[in-house]
Order: sequence, then structure tokens, then C-alpha cells
Amino acid sequence: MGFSMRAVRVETTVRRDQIARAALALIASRGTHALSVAAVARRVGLVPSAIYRHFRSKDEVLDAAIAHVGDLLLGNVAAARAATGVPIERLHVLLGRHLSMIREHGAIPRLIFSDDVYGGHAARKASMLRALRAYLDQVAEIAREGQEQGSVRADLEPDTVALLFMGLVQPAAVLWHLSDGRFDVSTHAERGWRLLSETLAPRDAGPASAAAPTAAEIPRLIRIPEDRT
Amino acid sequence: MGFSMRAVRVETTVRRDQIARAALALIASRGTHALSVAAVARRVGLVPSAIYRHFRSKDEVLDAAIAHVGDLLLGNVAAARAATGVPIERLHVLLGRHLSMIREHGAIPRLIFSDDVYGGHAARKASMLRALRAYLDQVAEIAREGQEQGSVRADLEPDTVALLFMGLVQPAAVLWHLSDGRFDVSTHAERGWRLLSETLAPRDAGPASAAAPTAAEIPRLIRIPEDRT
DNA sequence: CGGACTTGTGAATCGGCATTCTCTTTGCTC
DNA sequence: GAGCAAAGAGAATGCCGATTCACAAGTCCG
Repeated sequence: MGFSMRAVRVETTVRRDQIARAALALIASRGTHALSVAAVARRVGLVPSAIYRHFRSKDEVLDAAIAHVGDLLLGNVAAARAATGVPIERLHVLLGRHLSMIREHGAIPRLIFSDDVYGGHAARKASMLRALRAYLDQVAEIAREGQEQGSVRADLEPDTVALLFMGLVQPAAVLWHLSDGRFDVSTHAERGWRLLSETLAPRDAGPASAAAPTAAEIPRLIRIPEDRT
Repeated sequence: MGFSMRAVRVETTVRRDQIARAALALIASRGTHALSVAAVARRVGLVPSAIYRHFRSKDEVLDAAIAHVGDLLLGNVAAARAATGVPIERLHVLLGRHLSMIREHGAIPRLIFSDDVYGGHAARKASMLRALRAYLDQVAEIAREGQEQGSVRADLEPDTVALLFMGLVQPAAVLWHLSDGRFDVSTHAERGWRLLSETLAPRDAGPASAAAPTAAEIPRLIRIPEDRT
């Protein structure tokens, strides 16, 4: 098992990527706290000092991880755009992808709030902000397209829509994490989505036509099994 | 200034509270990362080892801080209840208080996502979840009251309303933090609130009549001089 | 005043972790 | 196959932070 075979030699460009992913995975599973050079190295199959062949410092590793998050987020947007041409549906697809992303590697919210991002150099904070804004801008852009074609109320600020969209995801993420996955994210998301899409739809267009699934097909309750401690 | 006067002797019950507050303040300003026994001690005017007269370990200090957060949240609810009897208005007041709370000591979101909460004993995670749930339950309760008196749509799950409410605050908090306070929280909050209250209002009651007061007649609870991003 | 208890202090201790240095291995190129 | 540069290994260094311990100073009560 945990032998000490010498790692196969791999070129830096590849290693950097592996390391960034490993860092992200670590943060996702055990928090930024667990992000030690040693841990990252182990995960990649290297020895701690080897990391320094590819990054100047631990900080740089973190930066790479953050950049990776940004890529993932934008990748989701691209996928949602590819999935359908209808703005509202795009948002719905995006919501779903965003949620699965959080389920898989819940690193994003943790990273966003991590001390390393806050406390770190202003540069890091700024790049995190850029990544988030880029994502929000994409969402806003989709909303704007909806407005242009009349499927979204024209009196809404696209930016506000983007923030509300984010607000649909975040609390769910929090509860999901805190409850060890017992909180039913998808049900919450669908309910929230129904309300949001209803809100986005122009008033005169009738209550949520194609946009909102009917109440009947929406599953059960928000379930957080009461663990009486 | 930083002399080494011996600290005046104070009884444990008081010290424990001081220490919990200090810990929270530290987390708020510089993250859980900065929560060292030494830092807490300095803030209280003690020497590191003195902390151990009042807490068994650093972990216990953190627990105390978390408990304090719960108290603060519930205190906000109580204040909102006291401020007005109208459910919708209560939510609005609560929103304002919640936001100022985040501005003052942004510790809450950071704590919630902190590694210490996630990685720490399951017990800590559980108590954080309890605190959050208690808060959400209060919000849901207010929504339920609104439904009883007809000012809130009856077809909404109070729990869903509570989560949406939380979703109004969280993204704002994130951006506010990341942008060093440059993000205009109050504008976002007011826009989001307008939509939410519109959504909560019964459809037949006309668009935002009594339920959603116009921005003009709402006392300016949320106020921030900031510029835009 | 004199103990007994409580709170505060300062000097160790101890472990974890980032970073550095030197040496070895590997792979490419001529 | 020699030479060289990139990549990996492992030991050493040094710092920072939690925790412990023996001692001092206040406080309470008789």
C-alpha cells in the first residue's frame, strides 16, 4: 500500500494542474485547514519538497486552486448555454449543475469564506472576487437575453437576478454541509426555483407557463432529519 | 501603551464571556485562522496561559463563540418582533438587522464555513446547525403568522420562505466581504426584498399593496454610504 | 492575621508545518 | 553514451502556536 516508490517523472505543466486539483479536493473534503504542503504532496504521490519544483510557495498553490474554481464555474455556464437556447431553461440547467458541483466538491463555498482568501494578500481576495463576478455576470447576461426576448420581466436588474440566483444555492449549500448531506438540497432548490421563475416571468404572461414546473411534480418536503442531540 | 501590568482579577463567569466575545471579534476581523489562544488573550488583556483558567482548551473557546453567535441571531429575531406586529414588516426589519450584523462582525458566515466547524468534532457542527435551524425556524414562524392573517401566500412552505430569506443575505455578505465593503449591500437588499415581498404577497391582493410597502415609506433601516463596485 | 481557593504570570515543552539544501534519478539531445 | 537540465527524495532548519507547570498575587472567611 503506502510504499515509498519514487514517483514517475512528470512535466511541470501537468504537475501544476494535478497539484491544483489535489489542493481543491483537499479543501473540499477537509477544509483549508487541511491544506498542508505535505497533504497535497501525498495526494499527488510526491514528497513535500517536490511541490516546490512546481510552485514557489503554498500560497501559489492556493491561487492555482482558486483559479481552477473559476474555470469550473464558467464551465458550468458554458454547459448550460449549450444545453438549451431558452434563457429561463438555461438558468434552470445552471442551477442544477451548480448544485451538483457543490455536492461533489463542496470546496467552493468553503474556499470563498476561507481565512486564506480573506486574510491572504489583497490580490488573492481580488482574484476570487473576479472569478465570482465573472460568474455572476454570465448569469446576469442570460437574464438580459431573457428580457430581450420578453420571457423575463423587463423591470428587473439583471444583476439582481444573478444575486437572487446565487441566493438560491448558497443557503442550501450551507445546510447541506452542516447536516452532513442530510438536507435535501434538490427539493429546496426546486421549490426556490419555482418561486424565482415565477417572479422572473412577466406579470401578464400568466403564472409561470413553461418556466415553472407544476406543484404536483415537485417532490417532498425539505427534510432535515431531526437529530436530537 | 503595551505595558505588562498585571490584569485585574475577574471572576470566571465574566471572563468566559469576555473571552467568547473576543474570539468572535477576532474571527470577524481576521478569520478563524487568526483565532489563536495568544490573540484572544491579548485582546482580553491576559496572558495566553491565563485562558486555561477559564476554558479547558481552544476548542471550548470556539464553542463558546459559536453559542454567542446563536444568541445574537435570536436576539435579532426578538428585536424584529418587538419592532412591529406585522409579519412582513418583521421580516423586513429582521433583514436590516441581519445585514448590519454582518457588517459589524462578519463573523457569522465565516464561522459557518470555517474548517473548525466542519472539521471539528461532529458535536460542534451539530450545534452550529442547531443554531442556524433555530434562526430559520423563527423566520418560518413569522412567515406562518403572515399566512394565517392572509398577508402571505398560503401555498408557500414557511421553510422555503425562510431559506429564501437567508438567500437574500448571503450572497450580499459574500460580495461585501470580498469587495472590502465596496459592494452596495443595502441597494441589493432593497431590490431583493422588493422582489421577495412581491412574491410573498397573495396574487389576488394586487401587486404589492399593503404587503410590500414602497421603498419610500420604509424607514431606512439599511443604510450604507458606500460607493458602487 | 492565616490558610484555602481562585486567578494571573512566565518559562518551558512539544508538535506540526513551510521552506531550504544537497544529493539522486530521469529523460532529452547531440 | 556524455552532458545537462528538469524533477524527485530526504534530512535539517526554524517558526509558530497549544498546552503544562510551578510560582505569585488577590480575595474570602474565620
